Amino acid sequence: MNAAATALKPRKSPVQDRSAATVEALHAAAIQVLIKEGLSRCTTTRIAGRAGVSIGSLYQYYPNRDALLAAVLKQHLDGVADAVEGICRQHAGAPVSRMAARLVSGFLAAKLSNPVESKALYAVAEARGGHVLAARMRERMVSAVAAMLESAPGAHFDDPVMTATIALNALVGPVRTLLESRAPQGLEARLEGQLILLLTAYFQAHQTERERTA
Amino acid sequence: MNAAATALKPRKSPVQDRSAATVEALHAAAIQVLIKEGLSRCTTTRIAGRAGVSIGSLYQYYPNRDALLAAVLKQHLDGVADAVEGICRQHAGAPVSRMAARLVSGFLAAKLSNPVESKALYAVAEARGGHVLAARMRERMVSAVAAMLESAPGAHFDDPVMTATIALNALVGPVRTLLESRAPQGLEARLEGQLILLLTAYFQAHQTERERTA
Amino acid sequence: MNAAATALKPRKSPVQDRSAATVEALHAAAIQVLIKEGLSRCTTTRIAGRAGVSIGSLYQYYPNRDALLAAVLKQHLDGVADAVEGICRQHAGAPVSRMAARLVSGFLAAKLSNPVESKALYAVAEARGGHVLAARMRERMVSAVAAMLESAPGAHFDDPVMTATIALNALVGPVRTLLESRAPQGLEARLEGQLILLLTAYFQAHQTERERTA
Amino acid sequence: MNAAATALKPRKSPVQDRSAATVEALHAAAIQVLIKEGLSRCTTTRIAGRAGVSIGSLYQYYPNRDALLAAVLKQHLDGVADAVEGICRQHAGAPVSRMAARLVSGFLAAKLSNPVESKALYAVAEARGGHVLAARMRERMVSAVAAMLESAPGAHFDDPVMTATIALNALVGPVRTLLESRAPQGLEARLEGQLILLLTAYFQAHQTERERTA
DNA sequence: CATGAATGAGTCTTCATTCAT
DNA sequence: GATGAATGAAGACTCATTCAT
Repeated sequence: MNAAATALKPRKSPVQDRSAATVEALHAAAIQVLIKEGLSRCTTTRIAGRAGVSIGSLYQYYPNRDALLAAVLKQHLDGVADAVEGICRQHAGAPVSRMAARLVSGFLAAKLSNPVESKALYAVAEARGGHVLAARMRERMVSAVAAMLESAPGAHFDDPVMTATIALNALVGPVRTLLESRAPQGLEARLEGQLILLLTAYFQAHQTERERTA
Repeated sequence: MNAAATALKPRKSPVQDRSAATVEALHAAAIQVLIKEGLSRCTTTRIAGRAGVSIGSLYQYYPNRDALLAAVLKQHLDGVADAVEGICRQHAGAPVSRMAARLVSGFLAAKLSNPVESKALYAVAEARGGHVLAARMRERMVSAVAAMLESAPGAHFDDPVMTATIALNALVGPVRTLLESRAPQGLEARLEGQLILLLTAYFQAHQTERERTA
Repeated sequence: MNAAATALKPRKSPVQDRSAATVEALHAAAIQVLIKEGLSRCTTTRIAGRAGVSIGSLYQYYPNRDALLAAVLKQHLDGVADAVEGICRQHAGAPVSRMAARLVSGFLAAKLSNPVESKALYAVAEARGGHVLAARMRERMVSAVAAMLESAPGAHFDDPVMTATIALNALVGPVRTLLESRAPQGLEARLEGQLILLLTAYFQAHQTERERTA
Repeated sequence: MNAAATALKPRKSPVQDRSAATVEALHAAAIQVLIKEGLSRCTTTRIAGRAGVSIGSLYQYYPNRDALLAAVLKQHLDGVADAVEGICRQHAGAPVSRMAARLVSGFLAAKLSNPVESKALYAVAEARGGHVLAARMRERMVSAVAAMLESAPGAHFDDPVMTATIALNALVGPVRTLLESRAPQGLEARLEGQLILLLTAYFQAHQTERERTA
């Protein structure tokens, strides 16, 4: 593990009970401050203050501000990736149209379950440490989706990883726009349907001839 | 125009040549500093220094740092939106497959012509002023694409704005991932083809029955 | 004993074995941290950590950080002073040239036996408590050397304390420069001979007429 | 010039008049704070405060606290080295006894002209950047003294640099002890005479046979 | 108009020390 | 006695912005 990676690791794991509480409070506070004040005003002082914890305690658990934000982001991204992986596992062998539908609705559900948090974390993902985490999560999800695609009956994907990458990122764009909520009104309502349509069409373009004419 | 909006407007128009040159130098310098140092170290002092201009002069042209960054972002986004609008105008009445192909290649060309700049500006777009500009640009492009779609022969779009929104944002995701260059190797090479496939499939899913069976 | 002096005393005497071991571990750890990190980063946390002792325990034995460092310094200085005193006792009545030679080699041996430690402790000696300790040790050594000088046959010292002070401090300067290791290459090798020459010449300048012409 | 060296260089040279005043005020303030509070309490805030200057201004001229202290130390050391060099130049060709006398009195005059400042700066010299400066100054002085020694009539020095190093450092020790003023009372009064005796004896130990018996 | 010196609020971070468990 | 979580004062340093020259 190189120095840069180490710098973002949490400093110590809570062994006593109150430690765990402190860490939890810090996480929650970080998200709240992020939402309320934005990344640039999401300072260690404010986070500690809102968590009802001294600034020193914050630094007992995280070596620096970025490490704390990275931890928060990681938690969020892990949740999303877990959801996607679960879906992919469940729908191995399903027809591509079902795959598309479940993938879309699962991803949306994960991202939109706490839209304010999701939105706020985009800023964190843009910071130096964030890119790495986001990339890592995308890798996990791409692998899962690619594996699912390969199991699809009547479809052949020359390069399932590529297809999965495109499909996943094609979801990310619209969702992000929606969350940043400058989206045209009504987008949310019909988003799911349209994204299912998008992915279904994309996946079916890979179907074998026999399947397509059936 | 409210106060917030006013605050981001450049202070005076470059009526004189010298002014125009200074503004241009500041823009270029801002991008360079942004690329080299990142948003948080992209300070007014550094920008002015690299532009060969005094700090005082910088503030002659922009009321504050955010206004300068917003102007730089706007320039970039306008370029992309112009490109997309041009393409949409040129391909009115074309078959949807051609529309998809041209839209993708035009958007990619605009974004990837200077990938380092494009990438660096994502950070600016994430800042408070940036969202507004990005949303405005997306609106322009969505309108253009929607108009183009409506002119497509043999296809009917119930809600062309929605379709355009989805299509455009479906491009944005993969391109962003590519630019943030945590993309799997080989993505770039095959990206264009895959995105054309994606949009073509999506657009064709809206074709009228007659066209589809033809 | 005034308050300041009290503050630097160890808190309790190591009557039990465990205590003695802990104190010893703390001393050793303090020196290691001092060497590795420098005085400003020689913190109580780090010392305790390296000693394998909890912070709380450290404060069982020392009322504050300075007291610990002072104890460490004192141990070192006592060692040097003991060595010098021993030599002075052994060479009472010897000719001044022998006194000079033994004094130099004894002092060098004491200081250079662990040069890294000696060097690191200069920083501690520079801190507020350190001056007092260093002065006290110098006094001890000066007394011993002065007594030795008075016993020299064929030499008369009007003010043996003064002579001893000069002689001792004349050793301290070159040794310090050597330890701070910015010394010109080759200094170390020939240092002992030169210092013996220096002190011998100085002592012999005090010889009685009879002895000198002999 | 490596990074470490750069880090201690002043940031910019004052071009306007008030700049020069600011820098001068900072130097003076640094010395005063150092004397009054000691190195560990000689903080940027306190220095700026005493200089009647904002903290920001301090950082316009020095990249960090150590650079400021290094500049102050350098000024002091340069003064001493200049004095010694001057003396060495003036007494080329003089008898070694005169060399010893002038060297001692010149060095003492330089160091004791502002004893409080001299004393306070020992702490700075102990800090990381200080060692380098002190070593550099010692080199300058050693070269000058060595050159002077080589010009002495009737004396031959096999290794004048070594002799100069020993001689100079033999002065440094007692002077330091005196300045740290834990020296036995009366030391100051008779110090000069004793140091002259010390160096004279040392230098004369190198005299050629003919000269010594003359 | 241009310049760049000065400002000082606001950041991050460290560390000696305490005290509940 | 031992532990280590919590504390918060204090330090170094940055940077947008102003304004006298």
